[in-house]
Amino acid sequence: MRAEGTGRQPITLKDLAAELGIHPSTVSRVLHSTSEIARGAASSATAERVRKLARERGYSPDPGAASLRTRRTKAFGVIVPRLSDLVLATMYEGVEEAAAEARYSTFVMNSHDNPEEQRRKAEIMLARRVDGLILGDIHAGSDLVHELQARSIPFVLMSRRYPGFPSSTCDDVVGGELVADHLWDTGHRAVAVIAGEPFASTALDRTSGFRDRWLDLGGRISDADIVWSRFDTEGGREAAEALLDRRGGIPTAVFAVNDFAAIGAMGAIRSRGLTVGQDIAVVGFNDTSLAAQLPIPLSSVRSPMLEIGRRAVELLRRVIAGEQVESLRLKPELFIRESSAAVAAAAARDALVG
Amino acid sequence: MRAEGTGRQPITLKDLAAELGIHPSTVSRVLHSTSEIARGAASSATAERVRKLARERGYSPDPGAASLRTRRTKAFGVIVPRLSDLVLATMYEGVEEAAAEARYSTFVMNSHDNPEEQRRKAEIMLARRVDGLILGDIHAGSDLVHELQARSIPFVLMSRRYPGFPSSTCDDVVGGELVADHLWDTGHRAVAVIAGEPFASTALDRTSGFRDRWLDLGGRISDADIVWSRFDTEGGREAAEALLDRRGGIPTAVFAVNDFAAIGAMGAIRSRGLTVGQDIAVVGFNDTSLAAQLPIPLSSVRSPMLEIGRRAVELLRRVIAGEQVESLRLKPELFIRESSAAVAAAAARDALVG
DNA sequence: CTACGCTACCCAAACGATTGGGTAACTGCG
DNA sequence: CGCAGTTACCCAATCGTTTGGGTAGCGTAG
Repeated sequence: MRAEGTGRQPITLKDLAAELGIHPSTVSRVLHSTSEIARGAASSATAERVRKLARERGYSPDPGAASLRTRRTKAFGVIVPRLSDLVLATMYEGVEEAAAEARYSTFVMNSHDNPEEQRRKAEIMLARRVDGLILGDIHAGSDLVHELQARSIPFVLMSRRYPGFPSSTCDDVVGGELVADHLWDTGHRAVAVIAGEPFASTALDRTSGFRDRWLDLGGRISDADIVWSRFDTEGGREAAEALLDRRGGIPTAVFAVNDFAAIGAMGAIRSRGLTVGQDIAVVGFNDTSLAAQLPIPLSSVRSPMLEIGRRAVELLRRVIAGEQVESLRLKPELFIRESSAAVAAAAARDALVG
Repeated sequence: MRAEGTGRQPITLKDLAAELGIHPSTVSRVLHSTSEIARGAASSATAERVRKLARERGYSPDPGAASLRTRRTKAFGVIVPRLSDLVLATMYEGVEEAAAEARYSTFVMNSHDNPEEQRRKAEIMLARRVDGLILGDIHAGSDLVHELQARSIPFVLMSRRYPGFPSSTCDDVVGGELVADHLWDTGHRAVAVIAGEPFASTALDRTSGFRDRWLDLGGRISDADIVWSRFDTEGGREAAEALLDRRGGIPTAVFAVNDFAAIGAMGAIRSRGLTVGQDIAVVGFNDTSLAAQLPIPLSSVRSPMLEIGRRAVELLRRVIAGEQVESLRLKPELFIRESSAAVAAAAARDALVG
């Protein structure tokens, strides 16, 4: 007589079958049927007995065994630059929710926006035999997407887009346009952009959306008014310092393509003895929960981060199902707050426009 | 003749064995041996041939098949309140790094600090047959830990501790003490604490560390000076408003047990027309990357978040190996910045101490 | 009465890796 | 030369599920 031991191993199909005096295959059919496969697999009386016992014993199928047979793991791999970036973390929450609803699990890894690490992490995911990948860190011009396509690995992009591949993103061009309209309407004529990383479509689209609309409105903006930077607070601070130090006059408004960069910029502005919202307007992007709560509330373009994550899962599921899918660009919305609510100071406007 | 198709399936052990004209078991032994098991399994010439071919063909073992046999998945489950909390996201980065180094994968899920969801997510992880759990969201008095223990499931706690169970945390009591010493030394006598959620050991320990040290120093602090709140910016704002609205004088210094709550508090203070660092000192906790970059740089206690995550993995690995492990409490460090650098205004001090 | 079609099952072969237990062939020693 | 020991393998069972292919028993239409 073997001791039961403390480390009880999980119930198997065979255990259930033995206890019910029927064959494991019957149990299997009953259990995963959506009542279409079950029809014909067992009498409804048997089916009920099976389901009852499974519930009682807390049966849950071994995913390893199942995927060995079915060649599907019911798992996705998600790669993001870093989860400590609130934006990606929030998108991942959407991914997790939607994946769980569809009974998928997710592995997440950070690539730190490093192409080599991206590739390495993707390989780890594939070695885990994930059914598909969600890439939240794709770089403009990266060849990873082509490689994955060549290996016919199902994947979708999230947050950043790449022409020709399915993605779930914010309509960043529109986001940039919203900011241009707002700053123009409040009387600013000398503006600058803290543009983010030039390898990210988010940064590129927000910047070009802003720039193109600004020119359409009749504004002037030169290359020197656009400063590329990291997406974090420190990157924003450095970029703002560069803008404030330059010869030829400082801008009356700054559009930072990311809230954290905007916060860094606000710090730099204050260090110069200037007041955000009075002397210089600042607008951010993503409308993270922080923006509205800052000492000087930050105007920001709200992107539907959670929804972007959820949609990425939906897209990926359709790609896996073999469908041809279209990329999504979800509409952003501008929230105007104290950091940019005031009409541009006349003095600054006159000095810089004339 | 069957078309090869585009969706090539992965190479198996059997493929390699067939190509080399040897038995799959030999290939297996060669491949995972740490050269101790390999010794006796194959001649070094054969071993070399095997390794070479495996490399060429890009062989990677099917984890499902392996875990079916070995009863180990080489995967951990990680549960956090929310990854959009920078603190937990950073700890998770540490977890991911350390897990990857040990060839483990990780599933992460958000529990939103909801006990029911906690349990549900844990069950999902266990249904995935993870080798162990890292819980970053445990509540004081939760019975989940006891249940898991009763089911002899390997797990460790992270970020928050629970007496009697292994955990990897910051020494939050010491963190609170550091802040008490600092505020006392800078002349503050009327202080308040934005204490966070009362179910989190982090909040409890930081608060009691502060409070006890404050009393030891000869200070006075009553229950009304301690306001429980959510950990986010909005929670901090609300708590600060409550403190500023109360009758009987406002504090000259506020300790928020979390940087985000501190930022919210800074907002509330500014809304009242007061200046952080001049009229009221504010100190946060965790020293997130934001703190130093804020318009008014925030004093904060730095907790080694990445290291806490890494150590959690180490602990869990040892628990899985059957070792008896001790909880870790990593030392925090206080960084003093503009938000609390000034000596308390004499007027405020005199008015409130007398 | 026979053939056919259901119903409600059972059977067994996978899936890919691991591992305890062989066993031929060779070496070395007395 | 006989025997033990070693080397370098092979064999086969096993993990838990899934799934294509039976089949016994029964009802019923022709």
